[in-house]
Amino acid sequence: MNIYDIAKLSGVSIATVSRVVNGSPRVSEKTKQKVLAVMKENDYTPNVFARGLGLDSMKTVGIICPNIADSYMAKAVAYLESSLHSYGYDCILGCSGFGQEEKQNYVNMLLSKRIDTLVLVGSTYAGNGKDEYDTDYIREAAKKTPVFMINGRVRGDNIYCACADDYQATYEVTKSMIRRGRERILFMYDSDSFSGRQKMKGYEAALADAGYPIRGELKFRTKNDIEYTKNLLLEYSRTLEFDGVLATEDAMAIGAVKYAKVKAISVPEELSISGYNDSIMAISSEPELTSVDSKLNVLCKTTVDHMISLLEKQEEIEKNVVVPCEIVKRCTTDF
Amino acid sequence: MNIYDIAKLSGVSIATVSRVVNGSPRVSEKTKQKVLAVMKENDYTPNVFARGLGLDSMKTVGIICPNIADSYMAKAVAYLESSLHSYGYDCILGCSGFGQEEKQNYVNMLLSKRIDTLVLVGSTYAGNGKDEYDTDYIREAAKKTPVFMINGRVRGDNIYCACADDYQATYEVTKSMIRRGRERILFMYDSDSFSGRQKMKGYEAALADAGYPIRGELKFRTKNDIEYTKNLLLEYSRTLEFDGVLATEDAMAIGAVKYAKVKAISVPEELSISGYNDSIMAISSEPELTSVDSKLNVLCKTTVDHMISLLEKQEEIEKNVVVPCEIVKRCTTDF
DNA sequence: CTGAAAGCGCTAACAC
DNA sequence: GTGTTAGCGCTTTCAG
Repeated sequence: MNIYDIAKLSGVSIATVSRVVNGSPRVSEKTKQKVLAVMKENDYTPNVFARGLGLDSMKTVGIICPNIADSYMAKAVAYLESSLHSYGYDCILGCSGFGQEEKQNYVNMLLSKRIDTLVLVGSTYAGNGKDEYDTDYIREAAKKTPVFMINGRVRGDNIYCACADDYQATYEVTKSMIRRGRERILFMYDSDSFSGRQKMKGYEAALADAGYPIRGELKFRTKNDIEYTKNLLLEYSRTLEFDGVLATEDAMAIGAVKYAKVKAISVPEELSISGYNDSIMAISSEPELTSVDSKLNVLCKTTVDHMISLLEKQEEIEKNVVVPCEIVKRCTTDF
Repeated sequence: MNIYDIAKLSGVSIATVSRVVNGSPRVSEKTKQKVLAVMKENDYTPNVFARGLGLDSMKTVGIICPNIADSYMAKAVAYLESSLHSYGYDCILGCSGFGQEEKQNYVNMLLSKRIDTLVLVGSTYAGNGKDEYDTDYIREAAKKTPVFMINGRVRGDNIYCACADDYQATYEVTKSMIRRGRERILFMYDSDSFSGRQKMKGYEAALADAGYPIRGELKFRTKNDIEYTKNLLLEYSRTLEFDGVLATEDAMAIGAVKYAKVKAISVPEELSISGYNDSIMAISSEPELTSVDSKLNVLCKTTVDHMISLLEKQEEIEKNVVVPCEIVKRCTTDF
């Protein structure tokens, strides 16, 4: 059942059917109703390929994240999908993992699908900060379609970034721990991503402002994994002393809680622990964790709004948006 | 840059270029290399729309789930995407929510995108069991494209289902609690979905087999939410007595843990609690929860394998696959 | 092994 | 208001 069939059955030309389908005003009410009736009767759906061929657009946005099973990414994709859907856009999803080559492959693949725009979710796409070349593929992509980054910053034409103010967040959590008398705060991180670097800077700044030394051994590199973190802490516990833990992911913070449990260290009395992203883990834990809400919903909403302005109204939009985080205080840092 | 440009630059016809692109063997090695070189040089990508128009397929599968922010769905989508990607398929993702009308809309929308097949993730798409009409839209969709259900059962041509054996899982957890001397086991659930019904039947069967009565007041309807469940339990705690909790979602089980904490009931000594889906919550909690691993990865893997058999080899495939669950025992039921 | 040409279903410019 | 027609870029017979 195609446009020709509908035209024949309605006794009009395909042009008229096309007009009806696209809601053109230049059709008489009568013919319009007639065509609509025939369409409904025959359960007609326009062929998106044919349409796409002509318009070179399919109202589709490509979303790439490293791993949708991660609750942060999942939340982001949930927001993006639902709000894009309300604007009539579909989402093609790609989970690229963290490898440089895979990321590039995914970007190229989605680009070849003639997506209207590309969204990259997660700090990992912003490179490790050492090498500008790491992000060349994004600039390359941006020549073909606008690129939107969620929580990553990459410079270049046609690239738009929305980031949480991770610097400020870790600055404040650290300061708050210091205010409560913590002197050796462990900073737990797992990558050199853009946001990872911001978080570390915030931590360092707060220490510096308080006149505390920045100790290399308190920068604790681990994985975003409960068990791994717990075991690593246990392993280092003979030599490493700390009375506060600033985790850059909730799972690491939970690892610290589990560690404390094994060592019979009371949280938060003897050890303050704060998490990040305010995930379900933070409230599943006992005690419940203070955690940074990185305002992902705001980031995503802003991104989609900007995207629509750009795509449909050709408006100028901000290149870099920064959204403040909210520190959700539970018992583990304040007591 | 289209096929004509490449043809011209290579000094061949578009047919030859097309053959090269599609890996046809009827091209001389020499021309093939020539064309390949020109393609690479000009960074040529075939237009998917034009190709789709002719072939009426875009190697794309539609995935619908109620909410990708839910960790169970997210995990499923992660598995599906990665394994479909390895077969060269892309994923269009839709998050439909739980409303009947939204579900139908999403299905129709994806169908109109000429997806090669549709995957429905989650028990909610199997209806509430009362009304066959609820699932008519799925049978309707199946007339146009094969439909695969993850953890839901719907009868009909061209519909293929893969389910976890939830009945057996709750049967065994219940039995295990009974064996440990629990006499009043609270069954917590939140919906009349297909899997919800299976779970309840397993619970009832285990009670019956042990010669215990099935008490209506121990079938506790709540929401898949920690705080809500905790508060509901507190509210009913004056009248409701129980020494075991069989939750059909991890969040409910965590709610029970939080409730026990408020009431100073020791877990698992005084109260056994088991969760479901073996999510990150189960191990974030203190104590860590026994939980049912519903083998989502196996479900998804099987589904994709079958899908490929059907789509690419036209093979007959099983209509209903049932995968046994694994009960991951932690301290909360065994002690 | 290669080329010419007929669609695939739709949109939009152009006539009437 | 409505119809005619020329593409959009590719695949696929059918000839050679």
